[in-house]
Amino acid sequence: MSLSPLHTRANGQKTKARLLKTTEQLFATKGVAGVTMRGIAQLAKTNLASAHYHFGSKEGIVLEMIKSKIEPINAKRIKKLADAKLKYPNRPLPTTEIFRALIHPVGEEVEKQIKNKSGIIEIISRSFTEPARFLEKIHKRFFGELSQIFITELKNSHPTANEEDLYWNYHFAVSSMLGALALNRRISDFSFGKCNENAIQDMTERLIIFVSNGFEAGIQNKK
Amino acid sequence: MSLSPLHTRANGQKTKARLLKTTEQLFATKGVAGVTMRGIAQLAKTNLASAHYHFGSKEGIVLEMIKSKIEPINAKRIKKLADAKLKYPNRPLPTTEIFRALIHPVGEEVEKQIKNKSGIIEIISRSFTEPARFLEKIHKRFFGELSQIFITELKNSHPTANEEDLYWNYHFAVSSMLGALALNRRISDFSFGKCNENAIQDMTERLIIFVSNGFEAGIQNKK
DNA sequence: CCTTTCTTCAAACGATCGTTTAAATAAAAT
DNA sequence: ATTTTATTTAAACGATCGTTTGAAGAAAGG
Repeated sequence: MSLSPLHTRANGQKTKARLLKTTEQLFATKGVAGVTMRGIAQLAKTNLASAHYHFGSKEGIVLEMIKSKIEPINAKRIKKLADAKLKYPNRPLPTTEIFRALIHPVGEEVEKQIKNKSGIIEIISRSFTEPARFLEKIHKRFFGELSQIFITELKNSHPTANEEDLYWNYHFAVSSMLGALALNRRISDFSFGKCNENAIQDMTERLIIFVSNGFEAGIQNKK
Repeated sequence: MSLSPLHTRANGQKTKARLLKTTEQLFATKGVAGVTMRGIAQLAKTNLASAHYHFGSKEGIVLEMIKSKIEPINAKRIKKLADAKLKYPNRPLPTTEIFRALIHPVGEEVEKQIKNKSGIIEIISRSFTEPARFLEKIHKRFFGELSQIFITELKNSHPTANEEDLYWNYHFAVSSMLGALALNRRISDFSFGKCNENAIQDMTERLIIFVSNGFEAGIQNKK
């Protein structure tokens, strides 16, 4: 009778953490199709049934892994947005500041984990193009509320903007961010090595400029 | 002895076409994981082994399906770029015209097939985030040459531009296009129905503006 | 006509998947 | 020390995958 163990044992939690880590690694390196319960367990040096014991199902372990990666990023985003509002009291935020709050925390996370075989980038972007039902739930659960917060902030900064313009261009901005991160590895292909795919910090700043200007150009025509 | 049958029989070609169509449908509606040889054959009302007979392998049928969808689009892109150059003799092309040539043909294709259960959008975007080896080949094969053509044109239009800026922002532009198309279905989620995901034509024009302005903002600082 | 070639078919092979079972082991509680 | 609970293990189940086989059917050439 242990649906919610009060006194969690040390060993169990350790392998649980190891399983989450290997799930992340497999998801990042092999893609959705490369994530198997056997692969997860083997990489974590534990048994197949042990993975089921801790997470109940494959969907369970993948959901928890994604949650563990996205929630800290979203927290940083909201914090960064609040900090920016302190810097501009009684004034609407510049578009750049809003998108910096949205994009910069992702870039930080990417840079931090680029040496680990992690790959939060691929995780997010893949989850956006994969139509599996449980991954669609992820978007509403983790990005629904966040989107409303940022859209509200964009409305404050562009009070006379046509609402439809605003939604469309927010859509473009988010898509740009995800697409750029997802395709990051490929930039050295067509730039013949002139651009370094590991310069995440540089890319983040460029992306913020790109997105902010694209956004503002799209909502120039107020109603 | 029939590696390349000279006199193709009528029936064989018909089922071959049917198999390509059902492959496309499955890829679009169920995603990469939803494409199975059995599913393809069943939807095409033919036998499982018949699919192998015509295409040799699952990789074979998927590759041929993607090729059949992408090549006509790329042809339209190059044609549209050439047409635009005729309109601006002895002058560099406006950025908007270049990206219109890149984006508009995709929008056309999407609009044409939005009632069919096709979904070239998902096919392209999914193939960009899926790390499977044979899909990576696709990119180099179908987009490598095209990218060089468009980058060259962008260089012509921005002769003093720093080359690194140019590559990065082209990368952003393509990513935006793919991301926006891939996530198209989700815009009605956070716009509360205020934006219609089927208004592809409207979206295409908005996307061209977004991308062109983002691009130009990113290469403002010449060398 | 018969023969040849192209096409479809039912059936099976081997591999791998997520999940479950039941027994063994380790840690905590009493 | 003994019971209880938490964790790990080996083994199997049923389902589905891509691919192959060998024979039957259909269209063309002789």
